[in-house]
Amino acid sequence: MSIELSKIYDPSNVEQRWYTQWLADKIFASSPSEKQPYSILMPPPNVTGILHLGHVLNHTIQDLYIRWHRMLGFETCWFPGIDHAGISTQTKVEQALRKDGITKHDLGREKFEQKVWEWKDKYGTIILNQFQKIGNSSDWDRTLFTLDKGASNAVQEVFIRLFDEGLIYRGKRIINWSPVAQSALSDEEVIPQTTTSTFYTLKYHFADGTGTLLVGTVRPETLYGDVAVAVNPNDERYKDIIGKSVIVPMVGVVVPIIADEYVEIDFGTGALKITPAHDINDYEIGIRHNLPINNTINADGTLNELTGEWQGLDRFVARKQIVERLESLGLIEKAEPYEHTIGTSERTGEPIEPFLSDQWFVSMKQLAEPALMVVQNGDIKFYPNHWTKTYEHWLNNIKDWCISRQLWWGHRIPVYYTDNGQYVAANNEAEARKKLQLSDNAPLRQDEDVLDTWFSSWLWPLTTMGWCADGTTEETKDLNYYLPTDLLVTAPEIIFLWVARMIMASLKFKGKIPFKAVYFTAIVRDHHGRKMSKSLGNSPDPLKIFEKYGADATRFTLMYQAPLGQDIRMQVDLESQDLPEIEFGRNFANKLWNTARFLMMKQSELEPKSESSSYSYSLADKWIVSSFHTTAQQVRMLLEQFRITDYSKLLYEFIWQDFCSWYVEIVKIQLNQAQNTSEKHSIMNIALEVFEGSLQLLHPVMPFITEEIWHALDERRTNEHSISTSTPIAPDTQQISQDVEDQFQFIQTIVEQIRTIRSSVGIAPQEKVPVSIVPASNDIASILTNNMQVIKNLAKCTELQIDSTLEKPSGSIAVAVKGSTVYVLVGNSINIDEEIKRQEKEFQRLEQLTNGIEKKLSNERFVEKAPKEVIENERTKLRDMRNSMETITSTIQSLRM
RNA sequence: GGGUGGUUAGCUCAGCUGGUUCAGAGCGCCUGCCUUACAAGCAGGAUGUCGGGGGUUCGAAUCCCUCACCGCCCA
Repeated sequence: MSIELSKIYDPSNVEQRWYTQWLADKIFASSPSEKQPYSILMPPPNVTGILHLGHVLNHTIQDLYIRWHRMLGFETCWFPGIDHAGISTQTKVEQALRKDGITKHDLGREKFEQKVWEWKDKYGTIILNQFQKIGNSSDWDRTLFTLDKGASNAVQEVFIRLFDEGLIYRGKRIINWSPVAQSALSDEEVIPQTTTSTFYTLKYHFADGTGTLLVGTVRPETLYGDVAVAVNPNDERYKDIIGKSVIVPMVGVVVPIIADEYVEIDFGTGALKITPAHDINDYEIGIRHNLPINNTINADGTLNELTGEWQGLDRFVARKQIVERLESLGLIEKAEPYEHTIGTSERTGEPIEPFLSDQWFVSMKQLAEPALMVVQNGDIKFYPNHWTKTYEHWLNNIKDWCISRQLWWGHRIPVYYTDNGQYVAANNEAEARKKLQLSDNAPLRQDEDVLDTWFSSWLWPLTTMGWCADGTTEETKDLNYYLPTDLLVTAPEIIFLWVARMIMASLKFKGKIPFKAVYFTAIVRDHHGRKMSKSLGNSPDPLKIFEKYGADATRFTLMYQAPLGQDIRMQVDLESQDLPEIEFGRNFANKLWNTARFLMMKQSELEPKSESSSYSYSLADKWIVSSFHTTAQQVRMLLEQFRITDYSKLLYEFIWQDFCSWYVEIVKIQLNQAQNTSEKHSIMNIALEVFEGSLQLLHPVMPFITEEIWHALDERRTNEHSISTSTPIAPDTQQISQDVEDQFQFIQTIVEQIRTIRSSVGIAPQEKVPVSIVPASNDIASILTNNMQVIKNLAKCTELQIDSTLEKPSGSIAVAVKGSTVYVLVGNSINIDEEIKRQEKEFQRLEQLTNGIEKKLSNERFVEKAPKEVIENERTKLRDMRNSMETITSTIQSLRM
């Protein structure tokens, strides 16, 4: 590797090159071995999906843990895959066909399905390629698609088993209907949205002509479905009219007035029109009162033949026209704006229609109980833990899961019907006939519907490891080895849709938990706190961000900003679709790059080592080693606790501050001071070892640049070696010394204080000045003497005198550091007034602090109750501060002279 | 309505089990520097009723209560 490297780190070539190399070296591949396993299931993205920042965040966390454990020597496997995303995909393909003027019905089911597969083959792998740009170290050979044969066999097997056990049943229910997709949706796929509608108060005349009852509604278009008007039995106003009849306005039909406790007395007029076919609550009231169910809306959201002249009109168009008609008939008492929440489709966005139809359901109670237990007893841990409550609440109030979808894209429901209405779940017609005890050629019809996509993803822990891939084999090497997986990283919004159901399925069919820990990620928001979305145009393309700043920089910045359980806000430049904050990570990458350049340059300047001599570590050497081992120790602890932000911060601080700003500068000094080549080698070895050790700690979050530098620093490691498979230096407590860290910190403070004085009096950076120090003790005198060169060079001193008998030199500014006094000779070109002001300000600051401490120490109860160390500490602080104040006083005096 | 997270510098956020000169970092801002890797850098600097109120404690940004506001989940 040439040392004439660019001053600026260019990630584009590096990232692509290493990713290709890693794939070639099969570094990500995993199979059961002697080693301890560590595995993560990748939440399968939609086959229709494209990469967004949420993925980058989520995948970086997963990759971080995967890479870290790989380095620690685990048999590490990250299971990737894609989800067929029934509704989204079908909708997309239908939209594409529509452009050519074709509907799916023109093609027929088989040809349409073929089209979707073609579409999948063309676009379905885009997102996986995009994932590779992040640096994902998943075992791509294992990529599973939820409609693959093996996964489909498992889905079918599960359906049949649950059916046979009676846990899957068919029923006529009011379900969430998407008129756009023309399919049922589960409760979890319906997103409540706040909308402002109009609340109409309509006039229902009594059938006996004795007056008018006012009834409120936001859906006048459902009038044709009215079968009753309900009031609360406790409502004094309406006591007498219960049992009477009213005429549905405009429609003219006569319906009874019934009493039901469901009706809220204070809401609207306290009278509720009942349309059992179009509202879940009305449906239940209808059942209670034995009312008929009149469905007036078609599957596509238009009104049906029961509505007469409105037939064929879209529900919202019809509403408008019906309101006009009612108005002209004088049947509207009043119309006022009304804010409420309506359900909308998660996938297609339009308002959901409560719709009465035959659907398939999973009975959830039995499945929920064990799933609740494993979280409550801590077998599965949630991070952050508070999601446990949400999880418990859902499971405790679980409702049956509607799993049938009126789509063509998905796993077809394996249920066969006879002409006379018998049905059974089976793998094929032959099996169905056998189960139903029918003759070999009895005609059967398979259910037209497909299963909810989540009905395949809830089996993800099993299907990724080959469970029932052939329809029968329940034991596989992978299942025995990897299950339960170690970590799941996912968005909290799918805690019910996916996480909870995976736990149920895994317990039900394998008797094991699917994962030991679940990390719920943050949401990436824009500067205004809005979720990033395509429609808002505030969601920059991560690939463009990678191109501009590098994937490493993006990963690092996100991790640095993503505390556990908190959302991330990112400044989005809408104009350029840019995330300027990623500069933070880019600058850090550049810092690493230049540090490497420097070390390589110094290394290459060294002559080969000839003589051997023993090098004794300087304070700075001991300090950086101690500090490194402290850091390494912290890294392990922080990652175990999922404190990823703290992990990133720690490394940023250690590398930039400790290593680059302090230690590298000292290395320069030490190299100049070295007696011989051997010593120089020793000095460089310490620096290189600490730097390489830091790269290892950093590799999980910044895989590319650390790999690049790792190789650049040491040519012995050729392509068959990767930092990914190197073992991180183990933290060694023997190397950690608080004493060393304290001593070095003292030296740092001395340097900083001299710099501050220099700067405050306007001494030019390159100008050197004489400095003298009166040490607080003999021990301190020797520490200072040993580090004389460090102080002289870093604080730019012409000479540095350490003398306990020294008087304040004239023309000097003094500062006290832990009892020692530092004098900086500043000459007479300084602005005395300003310096006095500065000193006075510092004096005041200390005065306030000392007042506080004195108050504390004179408080008997404090001295009585506080721990000894705390009291001792306060006393030391007070002594140091008083010392500083005295120094300031005398400095001010001498300045005034 | 129930649950849950938040409110710290102009902006984005750290501050873990109360006690280190604890009020911090990065960005932005001000001053000075092309100092033997890095101007995507170096050195120095300014900026805060830690959302309001009350309480516990020798001691509260940190624990408890309460109010306000912002957000998310569920009904």
